[in-house]
Amino acid sequence: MLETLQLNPEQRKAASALQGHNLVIASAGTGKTSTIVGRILYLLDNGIKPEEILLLTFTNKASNEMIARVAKYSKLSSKIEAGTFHAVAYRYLKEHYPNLSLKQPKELRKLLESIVDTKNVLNATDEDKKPYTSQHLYALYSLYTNALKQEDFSAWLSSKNPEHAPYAAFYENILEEFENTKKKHDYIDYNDLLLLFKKAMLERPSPYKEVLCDEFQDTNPLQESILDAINPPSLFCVGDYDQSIYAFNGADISIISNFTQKYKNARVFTLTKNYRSSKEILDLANQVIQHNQRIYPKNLEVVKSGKFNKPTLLNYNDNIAQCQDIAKRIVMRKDFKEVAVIFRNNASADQLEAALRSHNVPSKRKGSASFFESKEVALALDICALLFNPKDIMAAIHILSCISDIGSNTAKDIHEALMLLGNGDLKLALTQPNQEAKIYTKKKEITSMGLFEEIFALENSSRFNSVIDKAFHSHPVLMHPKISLNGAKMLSDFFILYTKAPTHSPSALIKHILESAFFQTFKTRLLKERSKNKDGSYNEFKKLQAQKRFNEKIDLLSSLAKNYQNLGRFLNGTLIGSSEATQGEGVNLLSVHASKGLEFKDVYIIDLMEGRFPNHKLMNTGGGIEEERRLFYVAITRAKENLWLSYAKNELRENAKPKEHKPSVFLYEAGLLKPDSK
DNA sequence: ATTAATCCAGTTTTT
DNA sequence: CTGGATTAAT
Repeated sequence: MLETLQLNPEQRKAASALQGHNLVIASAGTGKTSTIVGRILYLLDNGIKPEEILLLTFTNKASNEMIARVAKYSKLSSKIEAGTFHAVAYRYLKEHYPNLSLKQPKELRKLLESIVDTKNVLNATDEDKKPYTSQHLYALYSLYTNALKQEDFSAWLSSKNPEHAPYAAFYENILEEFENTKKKHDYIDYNDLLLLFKKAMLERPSPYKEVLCDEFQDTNPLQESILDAINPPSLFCVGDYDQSIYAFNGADISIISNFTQKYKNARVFTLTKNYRSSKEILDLANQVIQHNQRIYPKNLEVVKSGKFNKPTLLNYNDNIAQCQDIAKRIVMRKDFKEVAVIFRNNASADQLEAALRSHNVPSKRKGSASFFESKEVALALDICALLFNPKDIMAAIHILSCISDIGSNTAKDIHEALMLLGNGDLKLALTQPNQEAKIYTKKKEITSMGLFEEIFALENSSRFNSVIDKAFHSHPVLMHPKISLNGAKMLSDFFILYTKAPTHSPSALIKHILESAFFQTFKTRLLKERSKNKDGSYNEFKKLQAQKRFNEKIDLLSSLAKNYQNLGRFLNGTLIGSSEATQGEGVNLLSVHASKGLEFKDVYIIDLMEGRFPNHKLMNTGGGIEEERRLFYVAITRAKENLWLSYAKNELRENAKPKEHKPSVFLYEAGLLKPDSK
C-alpha cells in the first residue's frame, strides 16, 4: 500500500525505517502528515496488526484526519488506536475504571477554591504579598505535574518563586486535601488522566508494537514518561523544534533535541523539501528563525516554482486603520477560505471581525474553546451529569446555585439537606423525602434578623404554595430561610425537570432540559444580564445579540447530542475528543497556536508591535524570546503564496487615551525595517 | 453572612 | 465578555 501513496524519496525512506527508535525532523510544509500516513501503511504492509499501532497526536482533529487518510488505502484503519494522549488515556481508563468521572478544569478550580475557603486565610503578612488565587495555584500545580518535577511542589515553587516560599506549607496542605477530595469522589482532571494511564502502562505489558508520536516538539515530560512506560519496541516520533510553542504547558524542547542521546541507536530522518510556501516566504522564515540557537542544521529546499510576491510590510497609524485596510484588501479575494489572519493575542480578533463584517466578508474564529464553559452549556451538561450520576456533588451544587437568591453557600446547605432527606439518594429525596430527617439544624447567626438567633428551619414553607407545583408543597427542603419566592419556584421547577427527565436518549434529554421552566427562567436571567450596557441601561441590540448567541450554542448542543446513543457516551464526548465546533465559512481568524498545522494561500499577521508580539508579559513566564520567535516562525510558515505583516503605531481604546507602540523586533530581524528607521 | 451589583482589566493553549 | 475585587442590599 505504501507504493500507492506518492511520497518523495526522503519521505519514503523515513516511512519505511526499520523498527526501532526513529525521529523525523519535519519542518513546516514538508509533508509530515503524508509521511505518518505512509508509515502506518508500511507497518500494515509488514504484518503489524492495526491494534498493535498507537498513534498519538496533538489534537483529536489531527488524528481523525490521519486515520481518514489511511482509510483510503486500508480497511484496517478503524482498528488503530489513535488520538491525543488524553483521549487514549481516557478510553483506556473508562474501560478499566468505569467509576471515574472526568471534570473540566473550571470545575476543579472551583473545588480547589472551596478547599481554600475552609482554610484560615493565614495571617496575611503584608498587603503586597498575597497568596496565589486558587486559579493561579491550580495552573501552577498543573504545570508542575506536567513538567514531572521530582521535588515536592512546595520545593519547586519556592525555588521558582521565592517570595511565595512563606506560603509553601499552606499550598501543600491545600493540595493534599484537594487530592484526597478528588479521590473520594472519583473525580479526575486532565492531568490525572495522564498520571493514571502512566501507572497502568507501567503495570501491564504494552500491546503496542509501534507507537507514533506526532508534534513531538510539544511533548511535555509527563507525556514523555508515558512513552517510557509503554516502552514499545518501536517508536516513531515526528516533530520540528522550530515549531515548539507550548512551553507554558510544560513542553520541553530538550525532549526532541536529546532523542539521540536517550536512544543510542536512534535513526534521524530530515525532511527538507518544502511543498507549501514560495521561496520569498521561506527566505523570510529562515532569516527570522536563524536568530534562535540551532539544534540540528536545516536546509530547506524550495519545491514550489513560479514568481510570487515578496512578503509585504503594512504599517498603519492606528489599529482601526489597520483593520479597515486589511478588510478592504480581503474583500477583493474570491476564495475566503484561503485567507487567514493570524495574531498573537486573541484580543486582536474582535475589531477585525467587526471590520470584516462591515464589509460583508464572512469570517470564522476557531471553535469557541469557551463553548463547554459558557454558563448555558455548562448548566445543561451539569443537569445531564447529575441525572447520569446522582452522587455528583459538584454538578448538584452548581445547579442549585443557579437558582435565584441561592449562592454557593445556600446551595451546599440545600444539597446536604437533600442527602439527608433521601438517605443519599437524590431522586428519593425529591419524591419521597424522609419527613423524620433532621435538616437545617446548623446554628447560624444572622445579624440583620435581630440578635444571634438560631434561625434555621423556622419558616413555614406554605407561603410558596401559590407558585410551586403541588407535588412539592411543604417539601422539607423549602424550609431554608434563604429561599425566596423566586427561588422556591425555580427549585420546584427543578424538581419537575429532574423527576420527569427522559434519560434513555441524550437528544430527548437535552430537549427536555432546554424546554423546562427551570432552564427558561435561567435563560431569562442570563439574557437580562447580558443585555445591559456598562451604565446599567438596557440595550435592545445587545439583547438580540445575546439571544442569538444563546440560541446558537443551544442548537449546537442539541445537534451534538444527536450523535450519541446513551447518556454516558454523550457526557464523555463533551469532555474529550468531541468534534471541534467550527462554525461557518469564510476568512479564518486564528491565534498563532490555533493556526498550527494549517496552511493558507494568503496570510496576514497583524499587531506586530513590541510587547504584543513578542508578548513581553508571556515571555517572562514561558520560553522567553526564543519561543516568541518560534511562534512568529509558525505564523509565517502557514502562508503558501502571499504574506502580509502589519502593525499599528497607536492603539486606540474606548475611554482611554491611545497607547503608542513600537514595531516588533521581529520586523527588524526579518529585514523589513532597518534599525535607523526607528 | 450571604448574595447581588458594579467596576475594571485583560495570557497564550490542549485535553 | 469574563473574573476578581470592591461595595451595596437583603
